[in-house]
Amino acid sequence: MKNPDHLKAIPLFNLVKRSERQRLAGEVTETRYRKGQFIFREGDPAEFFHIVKEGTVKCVKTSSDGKEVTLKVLMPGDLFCCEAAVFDGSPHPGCAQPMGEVSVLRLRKKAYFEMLKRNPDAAVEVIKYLGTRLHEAQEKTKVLALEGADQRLAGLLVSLVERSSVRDESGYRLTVRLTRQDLANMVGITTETAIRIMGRFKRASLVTGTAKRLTILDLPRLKQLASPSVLQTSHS
Amino acid sequence: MKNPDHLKAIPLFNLVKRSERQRLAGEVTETRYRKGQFIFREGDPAEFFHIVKEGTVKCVKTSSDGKEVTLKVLMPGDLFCCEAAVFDGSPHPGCAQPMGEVSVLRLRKKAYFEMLKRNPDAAVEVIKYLGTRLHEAQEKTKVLALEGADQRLAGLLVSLVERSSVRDESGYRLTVRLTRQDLANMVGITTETAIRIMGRFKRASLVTGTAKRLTILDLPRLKQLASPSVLQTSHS
DNA sequence: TCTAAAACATGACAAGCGTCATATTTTATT
DNA sequence: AATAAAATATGACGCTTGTCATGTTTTAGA
Repeated sequence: MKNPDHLKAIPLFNLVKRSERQRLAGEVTETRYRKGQFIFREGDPAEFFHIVKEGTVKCVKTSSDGKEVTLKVLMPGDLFCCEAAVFDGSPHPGCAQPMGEVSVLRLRKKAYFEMLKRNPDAAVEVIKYLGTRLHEAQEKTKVLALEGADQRLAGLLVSLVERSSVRDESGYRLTVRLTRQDLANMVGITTETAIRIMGRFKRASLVTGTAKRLTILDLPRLKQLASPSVLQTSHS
Repeated sequence: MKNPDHLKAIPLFNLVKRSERQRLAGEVTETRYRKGQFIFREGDPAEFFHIVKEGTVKCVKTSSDGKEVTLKVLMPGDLFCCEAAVFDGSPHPGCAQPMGEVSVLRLRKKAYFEMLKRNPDAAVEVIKYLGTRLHEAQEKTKVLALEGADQRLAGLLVSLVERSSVRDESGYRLTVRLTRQDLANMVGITTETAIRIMGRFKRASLVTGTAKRLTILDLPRLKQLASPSVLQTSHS
């Protein structure tokens, strides 16, 4: 963590002057986590601001009876806990877990806000980032409030292709390992329902494989399922 | 709009210097709306940044088949369309409607971001505001994904008491006019379901009245319904 | 390679909530 | 005060999804 240019890898820090990065370098700690660990738990004090450096992190909320929702899956460059970081003294409203090997940067809230005050461009960037996140959260609200299970799952698969997949012979292979349970938690359905729907999707040749190697075969058709609104003019 | 101190009424603008408010005063337009009108519609170009000055505004998303979700009810001082304001050229992802008489301030996006770059304190304040909004949106996700209709409605009533009610003889009277349909749209259930549940709540003396004068009689019990998690240690 | 654990799969059944239909009451407007 | 429109109310019915139970397959770790 000596060389401040390490931070350049993180988009946010491209916007601050080199001298500022120098200063921040001393404040930033990097920590590695592996599956099964917690980056922080619900209720922990929210002292730090976090950034994903490598790997994938999920933000999870758990209800009293053990049910879970995954609020968001975060990838390198993503900030997390922005929401908690703003409450003075309040604890984390959810927990953060690595999905595999991850590396996370951590910066004390105070240092973070001070840096932003000295770097208005970075502050505006953070505003835009939060705006995007808020927009995503609102889309999710719409989906949960108005759409059925099939539609939600189809929509999720489409967005996963867009966010983290590679083309291969047959379609788009997801580069994140996601079990049916993971998928279920992301869209507010049960694991059994996710399994059943994925079964149907598989039989309809829309997808193939399981967590280890989940591939989307027919993206257009999934898109159609996700937004049944749009009356496709089929010429047949 | 000549006197820049008009803007002082808006918390955000307290953080900028008087000279800055002077400059902004020229950029800000105030518009009044009444029920039935639209402040903007889904799909309109998002050129402006909005702030509620007086009254109540709701942000709504509509699905292709006419169903609606209310994302958020905004009160004086609240910013809206922060989420849309960040996308260059993209249209509004939802619409904004007045709930009664409202007055709205409007500021061109460019002017807004420039102001923030010159006023880092205001920028940090906006970051905190967005953080809070994001947090709320995530809570909503949790509610929609994990809770049943009764629980959602109870939770909504509790938060409405906290946000906009006055004490009266029997309980907390809401100061916003909300029909059962409004309530339903806020928590992703149908109007009929909302009516039925409100009926039960009324019979159980938890609430009374309708939109015109909706009063919460038994807040503690509603809170309990909203988070059944917490095992109340009842000493009987 | 073996073994335990996790993930995937499928069925039966019930609950919850949406849908549609119809009726009454309240509110707003002339 | 009269009338139309909106809001509240209630019932019958069925679909979607959750729940629970049980079994098979895959994955990970010793």
